Amino acid sequence: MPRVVDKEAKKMDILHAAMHVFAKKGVVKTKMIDIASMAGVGKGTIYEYFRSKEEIFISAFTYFFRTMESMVSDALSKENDPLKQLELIMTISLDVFMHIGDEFADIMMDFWAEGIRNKNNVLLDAIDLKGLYANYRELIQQILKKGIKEGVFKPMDTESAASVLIASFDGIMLQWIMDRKAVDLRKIPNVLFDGFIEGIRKR
Amino acid sequence: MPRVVDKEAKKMDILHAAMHVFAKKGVVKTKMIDIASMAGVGKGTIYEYFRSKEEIFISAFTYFFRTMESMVSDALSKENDPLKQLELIMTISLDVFMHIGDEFADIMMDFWAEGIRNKNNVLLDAIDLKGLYANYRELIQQILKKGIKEGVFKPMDTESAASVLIASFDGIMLQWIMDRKAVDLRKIPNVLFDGFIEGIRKR
Amino acid sequence: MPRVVDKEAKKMDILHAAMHVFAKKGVVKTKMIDIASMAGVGKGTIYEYFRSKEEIFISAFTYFFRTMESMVSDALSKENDPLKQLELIMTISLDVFMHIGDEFADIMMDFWAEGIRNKNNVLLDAIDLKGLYANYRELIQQILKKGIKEGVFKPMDTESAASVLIASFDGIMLQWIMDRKAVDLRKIPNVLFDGFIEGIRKR
Amino acid sequence: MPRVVDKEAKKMDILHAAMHVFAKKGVVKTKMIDIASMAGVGKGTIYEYFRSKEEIFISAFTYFFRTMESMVSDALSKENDPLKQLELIMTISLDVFMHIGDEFADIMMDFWAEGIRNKNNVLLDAIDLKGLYANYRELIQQILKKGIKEGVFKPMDTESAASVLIASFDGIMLQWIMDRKAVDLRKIPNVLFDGFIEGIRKR
DNA sequence: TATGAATGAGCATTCATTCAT
DNA sequence: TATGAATGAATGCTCATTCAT
Repeated sequence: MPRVVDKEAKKMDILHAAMHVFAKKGVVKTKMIDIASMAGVGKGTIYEYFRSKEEIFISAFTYFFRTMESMVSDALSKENDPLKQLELIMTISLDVFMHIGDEFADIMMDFWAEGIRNKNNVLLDAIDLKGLYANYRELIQQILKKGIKEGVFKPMDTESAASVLIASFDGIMLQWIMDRKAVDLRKIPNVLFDGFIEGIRKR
Repeated sequence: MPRVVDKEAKKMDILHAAMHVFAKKGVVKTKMIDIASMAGVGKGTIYEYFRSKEEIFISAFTYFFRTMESMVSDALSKENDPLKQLELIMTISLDVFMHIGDEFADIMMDFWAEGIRNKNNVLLDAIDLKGLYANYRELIQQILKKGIKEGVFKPMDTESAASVLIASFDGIMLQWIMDRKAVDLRKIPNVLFDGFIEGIRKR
Repeated sequence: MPRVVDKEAKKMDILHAAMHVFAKKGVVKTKMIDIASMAGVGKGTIYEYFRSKEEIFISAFTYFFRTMESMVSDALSKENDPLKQLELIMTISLDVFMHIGDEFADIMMDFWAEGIRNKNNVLLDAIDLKGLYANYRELIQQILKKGIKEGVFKPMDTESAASVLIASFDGIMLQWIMDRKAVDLRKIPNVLFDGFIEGIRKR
Repeated sequence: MPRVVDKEAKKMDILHAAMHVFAKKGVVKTKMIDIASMAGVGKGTIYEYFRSKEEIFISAFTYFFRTMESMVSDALSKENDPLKQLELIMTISLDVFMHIGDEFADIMMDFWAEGIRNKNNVLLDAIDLKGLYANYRELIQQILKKGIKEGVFKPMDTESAASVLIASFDGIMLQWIMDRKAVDLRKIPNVLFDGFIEGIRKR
């Protein structure tokens, strides 16, 4: 079925083109014609592959987070030490961001913004940012609980701690997106560990 | 002899109405007529007080951050212990957020999004999110440095640590905005302290 | 009745202010607030003296042509020679134009444009440009006929000749309005006489 | 594979529709929807062919004067006698006007009005009425000078005379536009000649 | 009487989507 | 299947006019 492969490939081409333009101009300011030009197809052609601009956005959103999720879980499965797992999550997520960095990071804002705006929108449950974060928190909570059971971590409110860990990461991304020079992403994992894991208080 | 009006007060009324609608629908999807309805005035009246929709947005942005900044610096000036100061910043910022909470917090996403999207826009330097964050990082860095000098904190990369502290806070807000039930804001200060200050690693 | 005089005077003040602004910006681009500012009164005050912007325009129009008409007929009544009368009409009209010149001449375009646009508009018969010109042609035709009877002018199609004489004048004004430097208005009466009256053909 | 259209032809269709409406209602009062209706297309379609209402106006303006200019210069090139050339210019210009007459003549007022209103507007130099008239005056001046050299015309101030000749024509048009019945355009060339060329004074 | 605050009809323009070819 | 010509709903903003004071 070579035709099917072709269709799928072209759809991905358009999706990638869309993500490029989304990242550069923001979702709202991106026009269908921009996406068409970037993809090197006609305006009408896009509608052979996507029902609407919104569907393109949702696809981009989903694609982005699926990629990140699968990379993280792949890496985690090869490691058993809770401390190392925590470190892995941070390192890999940062890697993904730095890799797609100057290209796609800005799009995160629109993902967040739309995800939040749609948080009560049942129709757009394709953008289930809430659920995605719940999963992510659950994953980290499991690691923390395991670490506590194994005596690696102190007893703690694992739910809140998971939130804070994810928060640290998201917040760092936020600052980096705002001002690339303000944050040195390569230093962050160390700081998070020397800080969060060991504590910054002297004793 | 014409109608006597407190123009300043009415401007604030319209601004608050605008913030309500911005928070509910997002800045882009908010129409001037929505703001007018919410403020209980005619469409044209808005333009007696603001030059454009963009000016309303910038005013909202400025109003929001000025309020937060002044509350934080007021509180800090009454406290000298670096550890306490750090705690104060977190507590007060959280308070502000919880206070304006269900009302205005959602608007943060648009502030972030617009601030970021305009990061290279000289004309919109009224929205200097980059600068605001730089100030904020500097403030926290000073506290950390003072704490290190006073022997309260371990030596550390204060710049990155400041970023991470702010990040934790912003990231928590992000999760809370997405899903009010997912994060219990009242627990966060403790977790941040038991975590970040003391470290989560058992020893 | 001093109040009546006051009202009338203020109405004229506003009318003059309006004509100034009309001349400078064109009727369509002139805003009521511009007229109010120029007249040094409040926006609402204008409506105490004029029913609408349109009424101001019609008043300006009428005022302008009444002034010109009365000046011309005053002058004509003191002269009996058809040749001199023709010359007088040209000279006086030019004088009026040069006098109000840089100030009001541009407004002629709007008078013409609106007068023409309203040529089939029964309601706006206040702007009876058609009638004004018919009168004007009639006046000149009488002079020509008198001149023919007195043997000063050749026999001719006086109706068309009257049109052409008025046309020469209007057309010159048109060019002068377009480009002040392109036409030397002081030379025109001579040229019109050395030309039109005597003919440009050598013999 | 999309709809095949002669874009140039359709653009002219829209332009002609626009000129019709401009002529009937005046440029300012003409709405884009009026043009669209007259052209039998959707409002948006106009913007596929013209960038703005202003561009349509400029196109109409240019189209109109280009047509007239080329007709005049075509005719002149076939004639060498200055007297005949002068007559030709009048006759042809009148022909053009009578031809487009009831249809488009009214639009001249807006051409004049806009051309004048924009006389200091650098951006709208597409509407260089001043320049157009300068060219026209120059053309006629050359004919007059040639006529004088050849002994056909008396010595005269050729510059002013050229102005007056053009003026006669424009002014006649003006009256005709105002009141079709007031001027018999077919008689005008004769009158202009029996008058302007030979002089109306008896001797 | 004088004022300017309030108003909303009106309009140029944009752009996602449709559909004839 | 691919295209872009055609479309009109949607919206920010202007400004003549009204009217409470």
